Amino acid sequence: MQIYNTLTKKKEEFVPLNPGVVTMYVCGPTVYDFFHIGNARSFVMADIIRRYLEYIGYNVRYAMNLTDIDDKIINKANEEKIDSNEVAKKFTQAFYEDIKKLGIREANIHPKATEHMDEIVGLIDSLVQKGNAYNINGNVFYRVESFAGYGKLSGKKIDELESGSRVEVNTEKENPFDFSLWKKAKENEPSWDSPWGKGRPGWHTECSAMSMKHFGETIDIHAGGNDLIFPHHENEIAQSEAVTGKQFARYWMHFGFLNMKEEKMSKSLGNFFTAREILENYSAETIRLFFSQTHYSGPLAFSEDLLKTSQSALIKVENFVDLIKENSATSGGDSETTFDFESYFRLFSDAMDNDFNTPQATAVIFDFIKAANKAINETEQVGKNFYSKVLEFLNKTAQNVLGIIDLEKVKMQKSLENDLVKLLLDVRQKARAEKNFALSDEIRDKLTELGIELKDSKEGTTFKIK
RNA sequence: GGCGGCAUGGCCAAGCGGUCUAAGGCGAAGGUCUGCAAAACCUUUAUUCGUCAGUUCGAAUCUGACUGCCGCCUCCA
Repeated sequence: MQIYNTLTKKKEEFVPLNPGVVTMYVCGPTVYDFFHIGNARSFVMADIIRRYLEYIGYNVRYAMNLTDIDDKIINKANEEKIDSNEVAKKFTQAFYEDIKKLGIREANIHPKATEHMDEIVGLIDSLVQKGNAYNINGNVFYRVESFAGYGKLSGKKIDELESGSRVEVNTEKENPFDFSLWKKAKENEPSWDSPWGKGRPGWHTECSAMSMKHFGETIDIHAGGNDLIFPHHENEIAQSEAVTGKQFARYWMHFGFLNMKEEKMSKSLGNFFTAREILENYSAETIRLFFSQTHYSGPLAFSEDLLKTSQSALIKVENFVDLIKENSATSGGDSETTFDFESYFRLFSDAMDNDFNTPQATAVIFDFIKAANKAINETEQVGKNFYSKVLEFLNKTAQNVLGIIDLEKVKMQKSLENDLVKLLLDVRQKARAEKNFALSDEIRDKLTELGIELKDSKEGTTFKIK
């Protein structure tokens, strides 16, 4: 299993610190708004990575943090004239709802900054003790120069940063790139006690503190969006490793952006759709297939047309599942079908083992469907065992790892509707027998208008409610 | 200015030195089925991989230059 590691800029063989167990920490959202479909991409891809690691037998300990105290939350609270707590609570709730709708599996833990103040303060205190941080009037800054490895993740050098910097120079700091660990409370701001007075944690501290608290000083995988490489993840490394002297995370993974017309989708640019909005019109499976068809590390252009493309592709998979389920219900016995299921499992693993190559993996699913269709068409007697193996393959790969299909959900229809449609089909069949095509077509057209699609075949007419 | 990424068919997108006259999806065209349809299924759809050099027996894949995009350096998945 190979993973591209941002730290070494290479694909590396993945070997967890402790055999059989993988600790994985993913940077989650700041809960000041609904998350957008670009955020959703990271969350979904992280979910697929987690699921695949479980698929190959690892016990994955998975955390995604929620930043629930931050400038943005405070600003939002001021705008809406409510308590910042309320803001965080509301969007935390929304976050849980949305990731559930996206089919994202529950994390083992969603650590929150406000629930880890002791650890955060403790971490900052250690940094101050060790000389990696300094307190100026209740603001504590990290002394960037004190950490030799600063820049090792992002490839940036402190002296080179200066040239293009547009950071407002804070004269209090020793170095303009020193970053805030603890922010002194302003009036009417939520605050916590600390050795430096009332305040709240700065941007990056929570992730270090929480990751170490829950998973120990060194974790296996730390992941997040591309834009977190610098400064967020760089700073996490500086904070954590300065304190522990140990490697903070062994594999750093970063997700490419979702772009709107060549431009990064982001809240600050205002060019975004919330995941919620998209979920109103598209299923989680469609969205997940859409994401899976591009490698997680590259950019992905978002448009509704592209999403529709994935929707069409998914219909193909669902039709196939329909067919398999129908056939499976009516067939019996074993068949002699020679079909190499193992090779498809292997191809799927090969793809995923190569730095989670989901586009390749989805291609394997489509190849599998084509080959299985062919086998069915070319075989006289297809037995039940074949169909159940097909379903097993899809269950293990497309459903459990990629989450692009829900085998249970396909073909769930209400019985009353079914009975009524069947009644109409009987009438139509009589009309057809009498060659009264005007009437039979009228029935068909009206049903089509209602979203009920008819399919005539030798065995009779079947239908599908769209 | 510094650092990083990308450029493959009408569109999206794999590919990591030979099996590439390049996977898969969408779209399109033809076929099977049908009273006609629709749906489904089957088949076809890049001798070519931004441009120009180079390395190599061999390059979409490595190197260099060039062109064009994008991101980070500032809160951001």
